[in-house]
Parts: sequence; C-alpha cells; structure tokens
Amino acid sequence: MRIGELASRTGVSVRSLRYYEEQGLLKSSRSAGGQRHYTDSEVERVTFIQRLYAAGLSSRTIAELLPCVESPSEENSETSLERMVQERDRLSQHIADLMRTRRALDGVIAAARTHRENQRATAVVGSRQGSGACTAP
Amino acid sequence: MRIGELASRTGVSVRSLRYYEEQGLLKSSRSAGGQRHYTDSEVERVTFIQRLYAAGLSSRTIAELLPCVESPSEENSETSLERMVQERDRLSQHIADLMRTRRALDGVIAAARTHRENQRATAVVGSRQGSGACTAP
DNA sequence: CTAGAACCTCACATGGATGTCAGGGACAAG
DNA sequence: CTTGTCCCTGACATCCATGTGAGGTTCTAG
Repeated sequence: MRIGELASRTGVSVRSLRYYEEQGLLKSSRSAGGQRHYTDSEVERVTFIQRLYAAGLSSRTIAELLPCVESPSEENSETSLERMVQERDRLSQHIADLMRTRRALDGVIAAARTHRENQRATAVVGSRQGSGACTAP
Repeated sequence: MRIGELASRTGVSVRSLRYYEEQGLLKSSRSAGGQRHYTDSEVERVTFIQRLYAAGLSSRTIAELLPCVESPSEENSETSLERMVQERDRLSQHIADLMRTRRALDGVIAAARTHRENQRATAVVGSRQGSGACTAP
C-alpha cells in the first residue's frame, strides 16, 4: 500500500510516517517513481510506534528498541535488553504515578459531589452546611 | 519561604515556579521589595501541579481545576466538576493504554531472554535453535 | 493523452514547558 | 557601607513531534 493508505489505516499523518522513516523507525520499499510502498505488517508496526511515543519514549529510544522487537537476533538483544528493561521499569513507575494522580482526582471529585449535595440540602432544608477538606494523599 | 527554597523543596526550577504563577496556577505574596514569598502549603500544591502535568493536563486545564481542588465552593464546583470527571476518564484511558504497552514490552523482553537462553544452549550443546515470534498483542 | 489525485523533497512554522542570559534591585552578614 | 547571594523582569533559545506550503513528479481513471 502507499503512504496515504497506511496513514488512514493507522490514523497517523503522512507527515509523521515520513518522519518515522527519517528517524529510522520505519522502512519502505520504493516504486520505480520513488513512491513509498508498505506491507500490511507495517500497520501494526506503526501503531506500536505510536504506543511507545505515548509511553513517553523518544524516537531515539524507540529506534534502539524496535529492531529487537522485530527480530531478536544476538547483536541487538544483548545490547538493548538492558535498555528495554530500564524503559519498562520507567513506564511502570510512570503508571504508578498516574494511578496515584487518578486517586487524588477521584478524591477531589467525590468532595465536589459531596459539597454539591450539601448545597442542595441546604437550599431545601436550610440546615447542615460545611464541606470536607480535600487534599491530595 | 522565598522562591529558591520552594524550588529546592519541590525539585521544580525557579523558572517553572514563575511560569506557574504566570499561568495562574500558583499565587505568592510579595515582600516590600517585590520578592515572592510562599507558605509551606505551597509545597504540596506545586507537587500536585507537577503530578497533573505528568498526567498530561495542560496548564489551562490545571488552572481550571485547581481552584476547585483547594476550595470546593459553588461557582467552580458546578462549572468544572464535569471537566474534572472528563479529565479523570481521559487519564484512565491513558493508564489503560500504558498498561497495554507495558504488557507488550514485557512480551518482547521475555522473548529476548528466551532467545538469549537458546543462544547459550546452542553455543554449549549445539542443538535446537529458533526463536518464538514476538508481536504486540 | 489528459486531468486530477496522490506523492515526492525541502524548508519553515508551531506549541508548550523549560533553559538561559542580561541588566538591575533586595537583603543578610561582616 | 560593602560584598555576595538571592531575586526581579523581559526576552530570546531549545527540544521534538507535527503542521503547512511551495514547486515538481508519479500514478490512475477516463
């Protein structure tokens, strides 16, 4: 398939696909006229690249890891296994942080809802006001 | 405390603290000579801001949410509760994506380790080679 | 053959948080 | 008062994935 189709299948812009190639994350065969052609497997590859970007990896790091993903041959395995583990651990740490933030957000949301209920009760009954403090744990 | 101390306590640069103020995320009282002064509670606030940044919120969004976090009064609660829920959901989605990516990375790492073992066994015994394919699920 | 869509390269623009530098006050300790 | 350290504002620089536009070529449908 040509680049436009790959773009629409993956939801990644044509510009970005060319950029990925420039960064060594993606390869393409060229037609006689110089147009890029891709196989179906590149679709998966591109979405995986996007995933890694979303996980906060830089293109340089992705470039280091991808060869190992596609074909675990000696040269890259030994060199980048350590790096992959390191990135995985970093990702784990990041996930833990995000979950903590989510808990904090949940707390704030709950407090806001409680407050709203109190408001409503106060408006109707004219009693009990005051709200619980909400701090990040 | 002055800005330098807040910076070193939070691990956030002085530049960034001023930027936060400029974005309405942080307020400070000024000394006679115009220097910023902060109370101890600002330390928590700054780290929470950092958390939200790490969760992918923009400073504009954080600015919308923070008043609600600090004091759940009517005006902001009603207005931004919806937004908070929306951001929480987005964060959940993001976390789910990252966990998926982590699983994929784990798979790749496991495959690389298996491959390495095979290499070693091959070198010693001279039998069975070939490696399992590793694709993102 | 021809029109139009898709593609090519090159290059400059953008956004957002942060770094950095310049030039000048603020303030604590001697 | 002086000196050294911290702080002030303002402005420009940086990184990096992506957007955008120009000017030209390739491919496909009629």
